Amino acid sequence: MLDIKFIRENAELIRENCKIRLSDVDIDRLLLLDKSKRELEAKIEDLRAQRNKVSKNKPTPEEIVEMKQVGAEIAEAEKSLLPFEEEFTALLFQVPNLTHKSVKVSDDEDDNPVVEQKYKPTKFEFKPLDHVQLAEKLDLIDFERAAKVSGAKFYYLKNELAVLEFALIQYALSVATKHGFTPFTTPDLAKREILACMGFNPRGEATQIYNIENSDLSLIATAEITMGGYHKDELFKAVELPKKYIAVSHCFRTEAGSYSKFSKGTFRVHQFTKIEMFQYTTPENSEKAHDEMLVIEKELFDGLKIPYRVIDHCTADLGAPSIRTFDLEAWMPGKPNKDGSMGDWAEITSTSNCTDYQSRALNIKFVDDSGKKDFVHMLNGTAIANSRAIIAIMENGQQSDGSIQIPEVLQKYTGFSEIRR
RNA sequence: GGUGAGAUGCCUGAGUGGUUGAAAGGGCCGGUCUCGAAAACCGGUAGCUGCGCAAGCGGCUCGUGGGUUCAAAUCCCACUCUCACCGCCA
Repeated sequence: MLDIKFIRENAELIRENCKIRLSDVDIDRLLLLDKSKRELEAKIEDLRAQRNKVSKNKPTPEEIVEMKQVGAEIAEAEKSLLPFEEEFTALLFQVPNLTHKSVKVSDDEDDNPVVEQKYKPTKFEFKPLDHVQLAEKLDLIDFERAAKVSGAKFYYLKNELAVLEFALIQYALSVATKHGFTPFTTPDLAKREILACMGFNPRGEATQIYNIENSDLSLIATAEITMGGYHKDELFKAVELPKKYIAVSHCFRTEAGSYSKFSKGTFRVHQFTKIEMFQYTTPENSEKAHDEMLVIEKELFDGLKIPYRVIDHCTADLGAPSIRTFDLEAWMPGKPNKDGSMGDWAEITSTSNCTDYQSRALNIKFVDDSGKKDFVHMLNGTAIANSRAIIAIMENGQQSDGSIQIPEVLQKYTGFSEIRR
């Protein structure tokens, strides 16, 4: 969330920012609630001060009667404050983060500038198959039985592909560790409160979040949630930063309202395994950290020899907590292009700088040498999302004889160099 | 899942209704002493927040949320977490 003081003092800027990010939060309403809330709070504080002063020493019977009255007034004022607070908080959490000055302003969520493309789409001497066809021929994924057991958009990986999942984890961990990231596995469930602080809305119609019935827990949509909550209510010394983490978790998404989007095979599923980078930095270093994570993402996919390009999210496509997001889009030969031909670029990783948007809600600060405190910056970046990485590996690695070539960097973890029947 | 004990400031730990936002010790910071250091001694040492240029004045915070009361760290209720033992289990 943003600082209400900042919103108050920069209302015009905030309104403009909401507009370019296609957010319809009612800032005027928010400011009105803020004003009413503060007035009521001031009143309550005055009444409390009055009562505290009298009650500090043993009051006379007359004073007790008087304070009873004051107590009733306090209770009444507190009661009238409640609805303001509730609506205020709900609105405040909806206000999106500020926007990095380099981000393209656009109202079209597909209008994301390509900022780097050094690879060309994979060329085939034959008609390539998509990963679903490949999986079927080579007996690598079972969608049918997954549907029987768990429903649509679930899958079993089997044979070499099940092994590949673990190879990807080890590969991602080894590369990130080399860059100073500390490896983690995390809980796959987290408290709703943490999700909300991280900018995920567990409620609402279009929520991506699975909630656990009769509990305050949700299935996490990404390890960003558990790694961001990790340092809740903590205070760092500036020299302790950055904290660089690489975390393995399962990710769960309802995919409510995503019917029109490309969803073949394992591209858009309810559950997948993801290895996620996360950083806590000082404000002055967050941009550098963001660049670093993008570099690592590129290194990972360079290593896998997957063609990719880098896009810079435009304002329409930016998630609320982020001021800037870069995606790696891998070439997927089996994904139909808009013009009807086969093969297209598709999102495979994503890295965001969320500045102090999450740390403010989670109360995560650092103190510098002069004793000054400030909120840390928090950033996340996909190392590898397995369900999508396997698509790219299968579709780009397929050979004319029907086999699939395994990227060399994975072979020491898989123990095999190709998948062949 | 059951039973019992517990949760207080940076740490240990006292505190069962009224100048207790909190004893004491430790740590840390400053000072005296010393060539310097240690020891000893003296002093200081919570966070968040509202108003204010400031000095300062207020509010909130003793696991969390409610309740009782003029007044709650202290009494009551619920929950969470920690520890021990039992049960179950990978």
